[in-house]
Amino acid sequence: MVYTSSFERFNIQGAIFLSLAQQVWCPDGQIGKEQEEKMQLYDELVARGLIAQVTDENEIKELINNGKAVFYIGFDPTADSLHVGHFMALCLMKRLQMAGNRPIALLGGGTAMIGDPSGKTDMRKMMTTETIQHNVDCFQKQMSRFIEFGEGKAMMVNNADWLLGLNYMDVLREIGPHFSVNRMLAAECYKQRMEKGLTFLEFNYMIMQSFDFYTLFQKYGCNMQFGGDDQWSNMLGGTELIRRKLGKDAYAMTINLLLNSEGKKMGKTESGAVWLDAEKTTPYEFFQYWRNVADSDVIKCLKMLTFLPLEEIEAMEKWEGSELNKAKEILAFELTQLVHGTEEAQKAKEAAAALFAGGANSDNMPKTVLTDENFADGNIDILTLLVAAGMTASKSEARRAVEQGGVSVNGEKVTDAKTAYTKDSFAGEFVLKKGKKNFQRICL
RNA sequence: GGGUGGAUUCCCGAGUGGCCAAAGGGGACAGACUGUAAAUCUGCUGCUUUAUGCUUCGGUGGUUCGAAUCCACCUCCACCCA
Repeated sequence: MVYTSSFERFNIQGAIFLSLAQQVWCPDGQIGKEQEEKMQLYDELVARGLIAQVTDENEIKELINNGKAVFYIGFDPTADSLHVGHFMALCLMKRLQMAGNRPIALLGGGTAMIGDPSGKTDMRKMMTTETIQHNVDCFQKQMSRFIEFGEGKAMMVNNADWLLGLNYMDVLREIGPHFSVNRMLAAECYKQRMEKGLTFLEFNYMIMQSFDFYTLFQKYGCNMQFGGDDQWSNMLGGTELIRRKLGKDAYAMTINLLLNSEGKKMGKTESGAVWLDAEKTTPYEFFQYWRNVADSDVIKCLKMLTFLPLEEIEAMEKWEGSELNKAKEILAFELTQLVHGTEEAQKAKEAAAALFAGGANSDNMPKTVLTDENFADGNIDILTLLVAAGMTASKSEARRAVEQGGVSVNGEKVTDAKTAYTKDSFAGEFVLKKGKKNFQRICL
């Protein structure tokens, strides 16, 4: 079986999967020949810079290239929306599924009760069962827009189903002997915690994750686990447990974390993660996040996150200087399209064009509607306005922005913090700008 | 269980009775330069009705004209011993 994914587009929002026939780029109509030469899945993953570590390269290559893998990826419901990291995992899932492999999405309703200490400096706040359940529901909803679940397709399971009912003594006797504390402590993922302190609760996370793999292996013949590179130790725990308990081989493969050129995790902003939920991160914000990535990160992001053909991306690699801006726009559009659908992506793009290039259509820019309550004594001052529009967290902050010349209304700089506006000052609406990139359309 | 050292603003980290809204650095934000990039430089960084104003230094109570700083108790953390 040959993998031809690159040309396919899919869309989470409407779960519209365009058919291959419509999308395959086919020079001179030589479709058969093209397929012969098409890159195999594993090699494409390597070329995209996705693969970080594997347990057995040859075996894994053989399995996934030929659609023989039943693999799982775990998602701990630590928030009420998926984020970019999850998105990468889902894309991987998608790529593998398209090559005929069977995906299992594992929701960590059980493991979230513990909290994964891997690579973290501090212990996570313990989540209540209600929160976890709520998050599981949210994850489920978002995922099913993205991956096709059902008979013969992808499967979704929740490890709460088998972890919550475990008997402590049974677990200890059954799998306890197969884990060496010495070795666990030496694991890379605990390193940071060895300095700051690691609780027994979190120490058990690896064991639970290993137990998941062991369970899925037996229940569904799941022979492979994928995950972020920070999961490597945890995943090895599973393959080892399977070998020791069952004498069988299972495999693990990690994908590189999406790091920027400074080595920091991407997909984070000062106010938190970049969410896939439109309620938490609007399509416009989502678009802007990618539109603003550093030059040095664009190509990497295109390779790792989009489904654009590698040849196309490689062509962009030659772009220099401000030309790279085009690549950023493509990246932003592609990703917004994948996550929020073509229509939203188009809107976000238009809004950005209107704001930055002074284009026409401002309909799609983020807006704030003012009500009578905002007009005490018939007018509203600039500081209150900035806060009401959510552009500054406090009036003090707003004052600073004005004093430093960072605020403008309809293109005119506001210099006096005491400036106030009445309802009639504007014809229904105006554009408020703070700094270089923050715009709000203010409607009355 | 015993001992030692800790907990300061977004983060790291100074501060050991009034000069403390609290040094310095990082980050964030704003300005200049630019390409909605990076680097650099500048400003700024608790809140508000800008004032001899208000709220902050793990928590509670106390000493004092006055406490981040002193005392008591509590909570949490690290290290050493068991």
